[in-house]
Amino acid sequence: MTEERLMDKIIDVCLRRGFISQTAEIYGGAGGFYEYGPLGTLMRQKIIDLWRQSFVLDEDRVFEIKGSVLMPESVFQASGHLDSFDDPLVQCEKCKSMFKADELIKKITGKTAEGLPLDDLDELIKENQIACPNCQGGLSKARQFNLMFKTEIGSTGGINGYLRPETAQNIFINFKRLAAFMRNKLPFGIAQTGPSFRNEISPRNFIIRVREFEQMEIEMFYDPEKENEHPRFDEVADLEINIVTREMQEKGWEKPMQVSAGVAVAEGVIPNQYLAYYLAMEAEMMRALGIPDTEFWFRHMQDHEAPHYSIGNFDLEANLSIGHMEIVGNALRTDYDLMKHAKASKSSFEIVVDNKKIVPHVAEPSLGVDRILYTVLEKCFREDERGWTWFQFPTIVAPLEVAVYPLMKKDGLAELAYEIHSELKDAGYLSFYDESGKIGKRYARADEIGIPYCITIDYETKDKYTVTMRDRDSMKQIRIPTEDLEVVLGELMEGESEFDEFSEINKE
RNA sequence: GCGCUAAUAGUCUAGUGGUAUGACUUCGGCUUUCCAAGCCGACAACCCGGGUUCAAUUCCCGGUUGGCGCACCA
Repeated sequence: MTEERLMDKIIDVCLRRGFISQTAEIYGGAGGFYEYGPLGTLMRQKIIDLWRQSFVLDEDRVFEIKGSVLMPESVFQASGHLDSFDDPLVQCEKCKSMFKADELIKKITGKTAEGLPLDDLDELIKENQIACPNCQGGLSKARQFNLMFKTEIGSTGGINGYLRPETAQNIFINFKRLAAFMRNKLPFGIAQTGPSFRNEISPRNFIIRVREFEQMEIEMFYDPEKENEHPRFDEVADLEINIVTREMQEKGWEKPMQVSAGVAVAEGVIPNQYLAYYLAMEAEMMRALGIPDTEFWFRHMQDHEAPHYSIGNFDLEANLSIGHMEIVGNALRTDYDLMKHAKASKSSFEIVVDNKKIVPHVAEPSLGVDRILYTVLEKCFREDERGWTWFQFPTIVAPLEVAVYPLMKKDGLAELAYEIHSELKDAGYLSFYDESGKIGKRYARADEIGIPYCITIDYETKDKYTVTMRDRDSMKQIRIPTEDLEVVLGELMEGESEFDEFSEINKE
C-alpha cells in the first residue's frame, strides 16, 4: 500500500488548521514535545471538562486538587521512581532482566564503579566477564536511563528536584491533610489533572509517545475488606464492557469478552468493584467521545507488564491505525504508595475503620488526555472519494459548535449574521463567524474541523425572520425561525431532538 | 539509545555547484442567492552548525527533527 498513512493525514490537518504542532519548530524542534493550537486547546479542554463532570463533580466523595509539578528528590526516592532509573543500566540479552551496572560490578569484583562513564562500565563488564546473574546470558552495553527530568531547587542548587512522572504522587504525599478534609472516613477519592513528564528514550507516533503529557487521575481510597461495597456500583453494574483476560491472552483469542461490570466482578474477571466501576465509567466516556465500543477493550496486563506499584492493571487499549495502544491505565496500587511514604517520612497513614486501624487501598484510573484526543481524531476522521476530509466529532468534543455565515456580504446580510453570531456566543455556544468567499467553501472549511452545524443568513432572514441550519453529517438543511435558533441548537447538541424532526428544505 | 532513511512556502511537491517549479491553502479585488467553480492580484520556503569551493539549498562531516525496524515504555 502506497496510500498515505491515517496518522499522516491527521497530522496534516492538525498542522494546517491549528490543532497541534511541534514545540520549538523554528529552532529545529524538540523530540516528544507538542504545542496545542487554538482548536487543539478547545478540544483538550472539552475532554477534561467531560472527565471532570462525570468522574469528579457528579460524585459525592471525590474532590480535585492541583499539586506541584516539580518536587524534591525525597518524594521519588520514597515512591520507587528514582530507584530503577537514575543509574546506568545493563540489560540481559537473553532474559531481558535489567541491572544497575555499577552495583553489578561491585557485587562481582568488589570494586566501586559508581559514577563512572558508560564506556568504563562496559570495559569493566567485559574485563571481568560479567554475565546475567539470573540466566548467565550476555549483557547489553550500559545505558543511562534518566526517565525523570532532573533539576536543582534553589539558586545555589541546595537539593535535587524532579518533574513528576505521574500526578499521583502529589495525592499520596498529601494524604494526611486530604484524609482529614474527608473527615478520615472511607471511601474517598482525590482527583488531579495536569502535566507529567517522562524523558522517553524514543518518542514516537505524534502525540502518542511524548515527554510531556497531560493526565487525568484519581486515587480512590477504600477499605480492602470492603472492596465490593462501592457505594454507587449498582449504577454501573449493567454497563457492558469489553475485556481481554490474562487467560485469553495465554490461550489465544479473537474477540474480547463482552460482559457487564456486575457480572465481571461476580465471576472474578475484574478483581473488585472499585476497579470495575472505573472501567465502566471509562467505557461510557469513550462512547460519548465518539469512539465506538468495537474500537477499544480493557486488557488485563500480564504480571511482568504491570508497573512496579500495581498488583494488576486493566489498560484501556484503543484500536488505532498504528496498532492497539494504551490510552488509559487502571491500576490496583493497594497500600504500596502510602506504606512507602509512611515509612520514608516517618508518618502514619492509618485510618480507623470499625475500631481497627487500616491503611487504605487504592484503585487508580489514569487517563491520558493526549492519547484520548488522538484516538478521537482517528475515530472521527472521515474521507470521501474526492479526498476531502472532515471530522465527525460529537458536539461534546467538537472544538467549535456552530458557524454563522451570511450568504453574501452585501445588503446588510453580513451585519445581520454577525449579530446572530454574537447572540449565540452570549448564549454560551462556541460560535464562529466567517463571511469570506463562497458559501460552499465555508461549509467545507467547517466540515474539515468538525463543526457540527452551520447557520446561514439569507434574504429570507431579513424578510421572514428564518435562518437555514445545515447538518455536517447529512449535509441536510432545515429552515427555522431566528428566534428559535438557540433552543433548537441546544436540543440538537444535547441529543434531545434529531435533525430530521425539522422540515428539510430542498436544495436547488 | 542503535541501524536504515528523509528534511524546499501554511500543506504537498519540482529542481539545481551561480538564491528555486507547480498545485492547494491564506489574504485583497471582480464575480457569485446554499456545498471546495471561475478570473485578476498579493504574501510566503531550501532544518541548524562546520568544511570543501570564487560560489553550497545542492558535495562532505557533525547535530536536530521526522519515519521505519530493534530496544525501551512506572
